[in-house]
Amino acid sequence: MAGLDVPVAETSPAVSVRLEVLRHRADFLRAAKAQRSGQPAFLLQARDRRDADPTIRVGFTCSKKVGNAVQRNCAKRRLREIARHIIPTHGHPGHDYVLVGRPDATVSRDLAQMQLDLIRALQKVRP
RNA sequence: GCGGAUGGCUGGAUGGUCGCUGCGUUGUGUUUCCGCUUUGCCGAGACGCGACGUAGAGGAAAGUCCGGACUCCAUGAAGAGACGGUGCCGGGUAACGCCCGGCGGGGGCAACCCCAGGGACAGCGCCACAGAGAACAGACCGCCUGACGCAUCGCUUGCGAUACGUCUGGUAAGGGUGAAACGGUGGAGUAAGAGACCACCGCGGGUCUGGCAACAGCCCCGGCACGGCAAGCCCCACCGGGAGCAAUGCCAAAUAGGGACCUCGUGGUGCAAGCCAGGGCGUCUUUGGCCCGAGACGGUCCGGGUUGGCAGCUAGAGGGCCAUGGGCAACCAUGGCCUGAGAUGAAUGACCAUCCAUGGUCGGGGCAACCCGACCGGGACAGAAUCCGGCUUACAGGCCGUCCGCGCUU
RNA sequence: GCCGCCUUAGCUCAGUUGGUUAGAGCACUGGUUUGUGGAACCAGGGGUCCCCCGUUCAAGCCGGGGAGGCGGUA
Repeated sequence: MAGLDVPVAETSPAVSVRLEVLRHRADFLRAAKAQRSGQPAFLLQARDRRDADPTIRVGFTCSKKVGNAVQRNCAKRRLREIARHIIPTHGHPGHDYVLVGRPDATVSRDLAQMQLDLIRALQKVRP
């Protein structure tokens, strides 16, 4: 962890955009129809809302394929953890992002690697 | 020491950095309302953003298999029926299909474990195949008596013995079939045999004794008659209205402003109220009640729309510990102290370090068990969803206690 | 979360009061026919009756527990 240079701490979001959590089913369905980028430990879906609000919204979801309730909860916590560090600095204002968990990998993959994965995924879905 | 039985507890620890949700206090922004010393202040509420404090998953939170609390719907009362469930006896409990104690049966050397364990004389039904015979059964091979025929042998020439065949009768000991064959073993008895008889065991019935009871024991009688299946129908006893917090109530938005039913053919008399008769209110009976012109109102259901928010929502048959008393125990009573998750795409965490338990490799010490050091791996099952009481299922390990058998020592 | 339903051959389904060998169609394999293929005809193989325990002489069927799948519900 110490050797990896993850650009998280130093770029504290001074002009931070606020982060909101997606809570409604319709938002998830809209995001699923937009851009996507698969990564080893998760799948990123991204959608430009095309409204004036610059708020970035993030949702997390895990199907039953991920595992039992403990594994699903754990996967969502890890996805929240990387999103909390990466999305405010690397995300695009006015977008909705959805992170989808994958079986085994979301729980077992190294967290620093997953943060790098997320940065790469965010660059891929850039419009 | 080894092997086993059983009861209970626990379910990694500490620290650091960054975060989540509820509650409390507080700061600040927007907005609404009230008052006015009237255009900005006080107070209250809602929403948003912070600060500080505090709390925050389980023994199974799981499966959803039982029992309740609670909410809504239905319901006049009593009885019967139907349907579903439970099933040795007694106790505990709010209740239970749960728990405790006892009884009976089975397993184990034992500690101990397992059992849906009422009724087969209330009735119906089933018992395949095999076998002679399978449910108040039956006689295949056998065994035995008698008659006749035939063969052989013996001789006292018309009898005896033996073998075979046919017929008549007796028998159920033995063989064989089956899951099961109408008591078992031994004796006595007989032509051969048989509970026909005797002893013991089993079975059935009865008196007495002990026990609240299930049941047990002694004695007497019967003399084998009375097979199994009720987790087949059933009988008996007891219990049970239905649905479930996504219940239910409210607000907002959106869609529709629709359809069906309650309201079905009542009659006589009377101006009417009413009375009489008839019918209806979805199992039946008794008894009571309500309704029976049309429309409206209202109610229920269907169809259509919304998948937002608030309440329900966490203090209750609460839980834990201790003491005293009652009880073999489950548990109960009294007193004291401590404790208290409420999320809703669903919080209670992520990462790192050290320690602890544990596995592997290497090195050193030691006769050995083992000890020390280094490195690597690595944390069981599993996540509250209205709340309790149980049951069942999953589970790395660790700790404490009680008991039994064997071995050793004394 | 709550409430229901289902599990039999590779697939879709039957299976009576528990009874002797668990069947049907499609699919598969081999053969006949044909110049070849299809179709047709003939023959054949293939089953942990989802799993475990129990009741019974005997379980796909009866009882209990578990696993997996499907549906409904604001």
